[in-house]
Amino acid sequence: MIVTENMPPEAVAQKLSESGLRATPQREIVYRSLLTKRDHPTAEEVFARAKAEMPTISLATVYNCLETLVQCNLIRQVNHERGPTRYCPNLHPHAHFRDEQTGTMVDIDVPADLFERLKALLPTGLSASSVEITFRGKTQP
Amino acid sequence: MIVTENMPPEAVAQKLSESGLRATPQREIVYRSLLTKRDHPTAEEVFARAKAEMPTISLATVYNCLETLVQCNLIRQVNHERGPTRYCPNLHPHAHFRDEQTGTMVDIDVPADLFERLKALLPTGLSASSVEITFRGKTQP
DNA sequence: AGTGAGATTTGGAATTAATCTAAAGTAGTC
DNA sequence: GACTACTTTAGATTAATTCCAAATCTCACT
Ligand SMILES: [Mn+2]
Ligand SMILES: [Mn+2]
Ligand SMILES: [Zn+2]
Ligand SMILES: [Zn+2]
Repeated sequence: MIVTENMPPEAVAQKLSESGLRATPQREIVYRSLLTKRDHPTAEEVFARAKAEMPTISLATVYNCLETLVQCNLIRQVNHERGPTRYCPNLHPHAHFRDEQTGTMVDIDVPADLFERLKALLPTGLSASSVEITFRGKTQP
Repeated sequence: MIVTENMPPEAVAQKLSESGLRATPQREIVYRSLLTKRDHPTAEEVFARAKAEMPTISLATVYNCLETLVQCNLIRQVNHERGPTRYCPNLHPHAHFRDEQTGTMVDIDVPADLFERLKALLPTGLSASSVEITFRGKTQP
């Protein structure tokens, strides 16, 4: 099964158990916190959102859940320079634009053929399993 | 002056003083350590190389010198996921390929028109000052 | 329903890369 | 030769993340 769309909330349980993992409340809350506000929150920001729904959740658990969801291909990690890792539930191949002033990060659609052209730049002997494209700049005032 | 080529070693002193900075032995050694072996070393690796030439140099100084050289546009920082920052003396616009097994990073030339096509993907209101392209994958065995 | 095995969560300690701090060293200027 | 600003240095500190070991939970099986 090739994932082409964000999981509907109820499919998360299935995707997890496909990987032999349990659909715990913590994992579902963490995943929903990414879906409901599709910015690219850091683990700390996810922690804050998750605590609103489950005040007893711990930061370690948020890190564990995020890692689990990444492993199951339900979400992606996004890094920019040395900033804290951010998390993205958009599974389409896409690029990121980061506003230098605010630090906010938005998705940029990239046509598949552009990804192909990029991969075609690699000399023989190198094969890419992924390509990351990140823009840095400013948003119109 | 638009920088299009790596500085020849003697031009570094000039570029530094243009910025009102001194061309110290530490700064020149750090810069040369990037030129002589054009992998993309981490600060720790630069430190090791620099110590071979100047056993008294400190890690803090290596960090300071690298930051200074970045500020002067003599070198670039390159990040990949959460790994330590790497440094690159290649000032041409280019992409990076990182071998997942070994962690080594090599430069990939990217034609200017591809960078242009990428920038053209941005919706109006967003303007990019830089674009980063990073491939992750494996090198033929 | 009760038990046991394994998975999961949790708080706190540990790690790592990088930055900060403040003292000591250097170099160009008067 | 003293003044000054710049630079280097060792060590302390920070920030994000990972590790750890104990507590909790879940599920399968009796
Ligand atoms: Mn979609
Ligand atoms: Mn060249
Ligand atoms: Zn995204
Ligand atoms: Zn490079």
